[in-house]
Amino acid sequence: MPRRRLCRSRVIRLLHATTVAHRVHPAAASLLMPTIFDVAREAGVGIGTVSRVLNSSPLVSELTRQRVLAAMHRLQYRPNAAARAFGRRRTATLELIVPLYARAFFLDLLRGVQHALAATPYTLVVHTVGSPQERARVLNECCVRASADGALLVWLTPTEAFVERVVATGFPVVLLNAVDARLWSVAVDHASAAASAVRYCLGLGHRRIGLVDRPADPYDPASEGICRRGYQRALTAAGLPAVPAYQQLRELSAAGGATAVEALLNLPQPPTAVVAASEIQAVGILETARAHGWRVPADLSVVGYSDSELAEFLGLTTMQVPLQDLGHRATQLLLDVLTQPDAEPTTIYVPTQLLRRRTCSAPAVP
Amino acid sequence: MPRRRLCRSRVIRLLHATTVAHRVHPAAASLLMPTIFDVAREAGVGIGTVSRVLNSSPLVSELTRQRVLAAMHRLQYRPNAAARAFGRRRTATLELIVPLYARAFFLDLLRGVQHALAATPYTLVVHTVGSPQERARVLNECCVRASADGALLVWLTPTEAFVERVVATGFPVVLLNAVDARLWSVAVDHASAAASAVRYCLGLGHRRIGLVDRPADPYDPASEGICRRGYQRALTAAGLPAVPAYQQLRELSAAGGATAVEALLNLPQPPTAVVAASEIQAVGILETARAHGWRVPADLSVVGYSDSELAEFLGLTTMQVPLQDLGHRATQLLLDVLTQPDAEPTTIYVPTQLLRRRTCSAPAVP
DNA sequence: CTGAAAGCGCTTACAG
DNA sequence: CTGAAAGCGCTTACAG
Repeated sequence: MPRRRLCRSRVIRLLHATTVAHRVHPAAASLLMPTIFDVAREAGVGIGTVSRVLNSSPLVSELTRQRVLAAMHRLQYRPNAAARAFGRRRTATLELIVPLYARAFFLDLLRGVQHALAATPYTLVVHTVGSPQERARVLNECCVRASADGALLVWLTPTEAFVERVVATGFPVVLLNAVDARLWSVAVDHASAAASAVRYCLGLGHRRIGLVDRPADPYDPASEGICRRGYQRALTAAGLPAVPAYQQLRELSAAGGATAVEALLNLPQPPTAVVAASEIQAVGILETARAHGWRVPADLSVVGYSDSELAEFLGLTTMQVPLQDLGHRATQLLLDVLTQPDAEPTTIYVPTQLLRRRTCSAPAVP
Repeated sequence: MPRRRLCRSRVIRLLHATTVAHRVHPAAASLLMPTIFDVAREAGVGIGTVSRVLNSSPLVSELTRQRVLAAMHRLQYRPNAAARAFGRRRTATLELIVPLYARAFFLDLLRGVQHALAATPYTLVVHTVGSPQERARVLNECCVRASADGALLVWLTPTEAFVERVVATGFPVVLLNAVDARLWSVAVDHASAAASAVRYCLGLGHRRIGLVDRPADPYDPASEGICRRGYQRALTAAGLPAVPAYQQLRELSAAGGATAVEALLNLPQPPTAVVAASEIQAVGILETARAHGWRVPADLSVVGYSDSELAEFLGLTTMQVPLQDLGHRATQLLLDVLTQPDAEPTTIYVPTQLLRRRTCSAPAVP
């Protein structure tokens, strides 16, 4: 028996006549849902007009619009998202690709992304990446036909194959905290951030300043020693040497911070201040310094990197990375690129800001 | 001019003849992409056969399958996701709805969800909810026609309107850490968890045990004082009174834990152990106890709730909530419900486990 | 095992 | 401003 619209609409009548009491199988349910045809008949117009109402086209008289809306309401009509995506060749979804180690910042970032999306019809598909193979797999499936309209790659260097494909197809992609000249990027200027943290310590009178830097993120080789350049730049500008022993590259964890600060404080000339490249390392530093009887900030000033409720509770002075704002900006940029796909890609740098709290002071022993 | 397939395939030939050098407008790009028709012609078969290969149907001879696969490869064919979703009336996407305050556990949960999805063709759409209005809006748009095949609601009590609609349509929904008899649920037995934390303290010899409980989550009224019942049950079972002053209901933050422990330790008969309903409150307790010169665990034993790298670093003894496992199970359950939509909803309780570390011991002064 | 064809529910020129 | 109709790219009975 050929499926016919007449059939379905009869079932709908039935459905509205009787009270829906029993659970319906999804496939069956789909057959019972009213379509644009049912709405058109109910309103006494053509399907084109219904579609125009659906898409807020100005090519509909107010009277007709009201009639159609009323019909939709009566039938409890809901447009079929898949059919719309197919018909208009746009899915109204964006992909977000994010590595699993993004623990500390993911939710803030996501908040910014969703905030930027709130006023739009866009929906967000999230892919997490937990290994290099997975990155390759996800990027290979990303930005293919009609899966999404654009993609946001967060804290992740894309594979070369991905970049080439995206450039060739013109698929809209924005990188967040990664830079590729061929793609749009929103980036944090980590070097500047580190430099201003160091300058702040210098301003307080510190001359021996340590750095606890982070190793390479698994999918972002460029992130290794991300603060080193800024650290060295600031010291050089102040006429001070950048002592290698003061620069610790440690695991991105509280334990990493702990090991680093122990190494620093056991030096013959221990630093009086230390700049950490992450908040979690800073927490390890705070905890360990205290366990060894070093007072913070009297004996050791500590500057963290990025912020959280915990950092605030601990009174950690820190370089604030505007995560939510980053997410918002990158998403807004992606939305812009969606409407003007031919513009030349650029990189936007987002500034960080020092949050002065209680873990820094002038050195007790200069 | 009517659009015709012949047109498009000619363009494809062109595309393959010349080298693709210039960026193409998405709309134009979509016109250039090979379809199932192009593959069929290239392989010398019908489109039905190509479709069968695409869907791993057994109704294709191995030889034909190879020919079709080769043709796909030659044309760099990618199936159009939107067209598939439309044609088969399933989207191969699942929705995840999660409140924004889910900071601590969201990423672990997501990891479990993605892990369960890794071997499937399903893709994940994430909606975050930041306010009651937003919850209503998101739930209203969720589980409507062809937007997704199912939904996972995390740490969130659904609105009544949502439950009714979902029950009426039979749309597959699983709740995680929320219970509704009309829907499938995966839940943490918080009362049991709290009870075993208390029993652990009792076993160490504590007789005065405090509780720092959490307020209601914004979208889950049932979460207020979530550990209280188990706490009281365990004390009663041990023949001890549940002293009201020992039960603090405080903000879910380090500051909340701090205030609570100050109140507890200033009591004429301060508790020798305290069970916290969250990790972040436990951190506040640890920090504040230390600031007041109370040694942990000698003067005060502390049990936290849920785990993290920080908790491990601090040596926090805690009730571990298997977040990743929760995410995995709920997702697996949703996938099961997808295939057998007529089964009766049930609730699965997932047990927690005590992680013994360094913040608990027998009381110094019993 | 395979092909021809109808159908999925919209959008969008096109003609009025 | 509106309707009739073609088209989006697949899936899936149906007939062989």
